[in-house]
Amino acid sequence: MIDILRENFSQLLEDELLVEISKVSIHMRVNGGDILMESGSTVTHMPILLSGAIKIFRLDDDYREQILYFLENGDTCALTLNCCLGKAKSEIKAQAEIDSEIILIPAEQMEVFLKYPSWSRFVFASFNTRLVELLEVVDSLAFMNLDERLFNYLRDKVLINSNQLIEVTHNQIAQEMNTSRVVISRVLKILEMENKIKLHRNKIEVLAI
DNA sequence: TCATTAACACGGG
DNA sequence: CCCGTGTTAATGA
Repeated sequence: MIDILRENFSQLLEDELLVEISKVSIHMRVNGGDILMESGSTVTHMPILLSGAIKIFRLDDDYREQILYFLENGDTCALTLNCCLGKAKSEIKAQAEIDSEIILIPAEQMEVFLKYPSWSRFVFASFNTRLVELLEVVDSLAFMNLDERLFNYLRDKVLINSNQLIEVTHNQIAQEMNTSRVVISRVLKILEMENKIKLHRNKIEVLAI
């Protein structure tokens, strides 16, 4: 595992720390669709994404979900980070979007590693990027129409899968964006008429990014 | 005005 | 037949 860590983080974290991480952490591969964390579950490990993509959702009391953002290479989830430091329960749900490779660091190591300056920098930087991303989510929910939000969602999927053809049903989108299928079907139809996408059964082809 | 819910028809696998 | 899709009507915020 130390080789993988050096390959990905040698510029970011000092070697001594990488060695320590490799001793206590778990290297894990997950398949697309796997649920990595449920809302309400206790957080025992902090994940760092090596490859692939993870979807992060917020859930309301009735377990309806709203997608927040995608994690990609090198990202860690600051919400989890927060939970690890505070030993709190998860406020979010995480699901692998595609096959992914992650490193899991035990939560109790978080504070121990703070003696390394590079680790503090890494943690603060992670908080920062997550905070910026969350602000974009707030902007999106507060100021953008559904058609813009939907197109952004499709564009993200295209970038993550490196494929113009997205395999997803209207119902799945509706659930992830916390709205109804009727609305998604209608807006998708409008996007199709604007020549931005082309609709197929179980698939959506994104024409303009 | 726009989302949601229910209901229905159509059609591909 | 089952499920995804496209649409409409009624209702409510």
